[in-house]
Amino acid sequence: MTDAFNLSDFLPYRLALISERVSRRLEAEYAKSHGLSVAEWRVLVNLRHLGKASVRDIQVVTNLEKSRVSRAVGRLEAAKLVRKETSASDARLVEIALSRKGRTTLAEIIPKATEIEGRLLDGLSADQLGAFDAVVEHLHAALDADPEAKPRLDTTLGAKG
Amino acid sequence: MTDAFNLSDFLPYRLALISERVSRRLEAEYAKSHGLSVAEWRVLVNLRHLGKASVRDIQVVTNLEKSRVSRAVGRLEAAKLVRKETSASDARLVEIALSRKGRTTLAEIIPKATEIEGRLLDGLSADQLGAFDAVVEHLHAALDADPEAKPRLDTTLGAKG
DNA sequence: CCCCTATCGTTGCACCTGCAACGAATTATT
DNA sequence: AATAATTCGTTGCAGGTGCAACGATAGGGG
Repeated sequence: MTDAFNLSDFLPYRLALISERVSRRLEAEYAKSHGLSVAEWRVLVNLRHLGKASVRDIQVVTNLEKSRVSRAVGRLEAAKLVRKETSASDARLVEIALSRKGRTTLAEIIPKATEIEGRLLDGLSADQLGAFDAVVEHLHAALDADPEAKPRLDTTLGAKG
Repeated sequence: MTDAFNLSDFLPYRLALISERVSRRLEAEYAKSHGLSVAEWRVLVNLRHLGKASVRDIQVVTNLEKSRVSRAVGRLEAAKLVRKETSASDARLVEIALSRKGRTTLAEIIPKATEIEGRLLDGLSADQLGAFDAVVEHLHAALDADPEAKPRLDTTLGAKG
């Protein structure tokens, strides 16, 4: 067992490798054009649908640590891509919303991101994609069942279950 | 196009999510028992096969930045899990090798890692796994063909080929 | 033998991150 | 109404990372 262990075949390693590689390819795109990090990109994209959102809202949807969201929002605000103000109804909350500049920035980046994704997926059959999705979901399910694993926040399929 | 964009379905996001979740689960295991980071773990595992290796050797096999390897090795040396000495034949090179303690540490961790991986994969059919592998390889190939993407170092299938 | 170039590993720097602790604000309890 | 418990977002801190620059060493060409 121990002697046969090979990192190249090890699932966590393979996932990390392909994920990082894809991520870097994408980051090269929107970092170069607009200086965005992954965290900022995730926040920005989700704000499109959310309208006004709190840090907590964003945290759930983006699967990012709340301090990471807080700082990403801070940077986005400094870059004038989002506006941030304290909620009138609950002073603990912050209302974050896209600025016009943020919207135009997204309008530039999203097509590029979609195109890159398209190139990556080009040539894969529906069956392959379906199988891939099934495996990923299986992994998530296995982690959900593991008390040692951190729970996933947003399944986009109903948080309550 | 732009309006339909949904992060939850975006491949890079999904990859990052599952990869990070798996990675954290694993890290919880070997960080708790031996205080190892991902980088250190990768270095350690590869040293099992390499015997004596230089930083560059490790860099290729682990797909880690050379400074990251250098620092991981430094930490491993401080923890007495590896020995490090300058090569006699080429003073630029460093010869890194597992210590006895490093070997016993690996002997403890690898079974746990394998077990966790087993639980993650348990219940998946050979067909599903094959399809998954095919998709991952397809993604790598697509990135290989993309001049903007960073080349992959170790394919374990012949670097020159 | 000397210079020029390439390789190797380390390090300074700026940045990002996770975690825990914190203050402010709200809600629940009595 | 007063106090306790909870929620929200920020921040201090320690640590990891990528990148570029660097010193040291080795090899190649004249």
